[in-house]
Amino acid sequence: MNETKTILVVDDEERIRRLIRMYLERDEFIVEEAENGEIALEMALKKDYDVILLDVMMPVMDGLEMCEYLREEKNTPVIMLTAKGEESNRVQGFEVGVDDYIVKPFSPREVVLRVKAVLRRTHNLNVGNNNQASNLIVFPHLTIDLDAYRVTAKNKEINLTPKEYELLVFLSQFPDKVFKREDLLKEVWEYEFFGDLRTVDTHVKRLREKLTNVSKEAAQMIVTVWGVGYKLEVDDD
Amino acid sequence: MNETKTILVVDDEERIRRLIRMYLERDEFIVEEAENGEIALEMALKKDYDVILLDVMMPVMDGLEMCEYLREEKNTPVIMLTAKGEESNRVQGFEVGVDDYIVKPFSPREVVLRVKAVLRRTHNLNVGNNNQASNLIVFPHLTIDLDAYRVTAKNKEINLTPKEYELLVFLSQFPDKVFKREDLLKEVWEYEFFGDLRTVDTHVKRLREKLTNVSKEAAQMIVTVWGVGYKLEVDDD
DNA sequence: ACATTTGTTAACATATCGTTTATACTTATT
DNA sequence: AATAAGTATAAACGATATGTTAACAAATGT
Repeated sequence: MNETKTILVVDDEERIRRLIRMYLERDEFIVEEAENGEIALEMALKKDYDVILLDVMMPVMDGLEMCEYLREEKNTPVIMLTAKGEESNRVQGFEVGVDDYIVKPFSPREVVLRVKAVLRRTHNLNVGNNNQASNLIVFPHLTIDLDAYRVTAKNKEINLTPKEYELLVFLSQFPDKVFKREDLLKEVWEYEFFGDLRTVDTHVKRLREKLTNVSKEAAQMIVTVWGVGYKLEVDDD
Repeated sequence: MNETKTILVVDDEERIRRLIRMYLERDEFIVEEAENGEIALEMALKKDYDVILLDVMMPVMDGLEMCEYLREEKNTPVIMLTAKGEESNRVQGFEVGVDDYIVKPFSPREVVLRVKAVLRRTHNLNVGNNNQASNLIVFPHLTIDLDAYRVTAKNKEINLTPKEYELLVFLSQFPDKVFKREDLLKEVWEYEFFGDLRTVDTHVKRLREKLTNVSKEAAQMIVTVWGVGYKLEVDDD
């Protein structure tokens, strides 16, 4: 049921490839790399990847071109990495058969989520039945619907801002694990962002506030570990 | 499987280099030293180190500059040593391709942990999935969950302060080994700290107290070795 | 132009830390 | 058995470190 998926990451910057690989592998994806479209195309034709993460801007063969060639042979899902301001590529991208977009600089978490989302979509299609593999994270006092971007407690919806939501989802993915503020900034925020550590506090505070309004129990899941950071704790009562 | 790794330590202060070397060598790393960026660059181009520990502030060629030159040729992982308040360097550091940061004054333990973390990310990645070996230290009467920063005895959680926790974890990593108070101050506290030896006693006392409240057996693991120091003893009953 | 979200900052509250004090206990030595 | 040195416990203290909160400024999206 839970096979490991193989992702091909194509970007000319090795730093970016390593960054993406790091986060994908933590979620037990197998990652292969290519540094330009030409090499990537060769690899993608030889082997069936589950998803291809593809930078638009590359020296030898850019993402659009590569995707175009690829589509002549295969329907491997493609997620395009594009920099801000390159929005124009979006239109061309969809014409060429791109499945989703991620805008640089992205947050590492976002990549993983998008990859999973694309996998869900494609897999579900192939299987044919709309068996709605439930993309829910369910805790005793809190439910997160990843598809609907909806957080509920006591059957009431909790309106969170994007950052609040991402922070909560991230913590939820690793229950009980404590994250230092630095780590949270690295994971949830964009990879170029080096902001004040207190920023995390503020978002935690706002998140707790909104949760408290609906369910104190839910809010109490977010625990401060003094001198270290925060974690999402699941009660076993 | 467990090849020895070679680390290059670059800092203009010999004291710091020696300190870091000492702790790395205890974990069976091979350590080489350089006292400025120029020399380090030469060495790093000639030989493939597994990790480079690099001070930002140095006279001849600073860390950022060195890293920039290095990156033109190689992708050796770099951990940057920065003093407090030099946060601005972080941004530049990232652009230059730094893998991680350690803020001075660090505790020796931290350096070793970071080096291992970076090695895991880079080398081990090729091996495939890091199957999240659960980070537990388990003794007959005591369990430490390193991820959750949680200490339990008799299924009850024991709330420790950061120093108490670090002290316990440190002792736990070397069961039955006796540490002098001096050693404990050097290891668990920051390297700049030269405090009263009695401070250790106080922390041991507080730790024992909290452990006793939950489990006398757990508390009895921390044994005083008369005239020497403390150790964590594991019963084989 | 407006409302919302986000990041920073500073004031405030709280927890922890290192030290000191004092007294009682333990161990080693004679 | 007496003594000295090392240790345990407890309490108290100010100094630091850390966390929370609120208010503001900047960025963002509509």
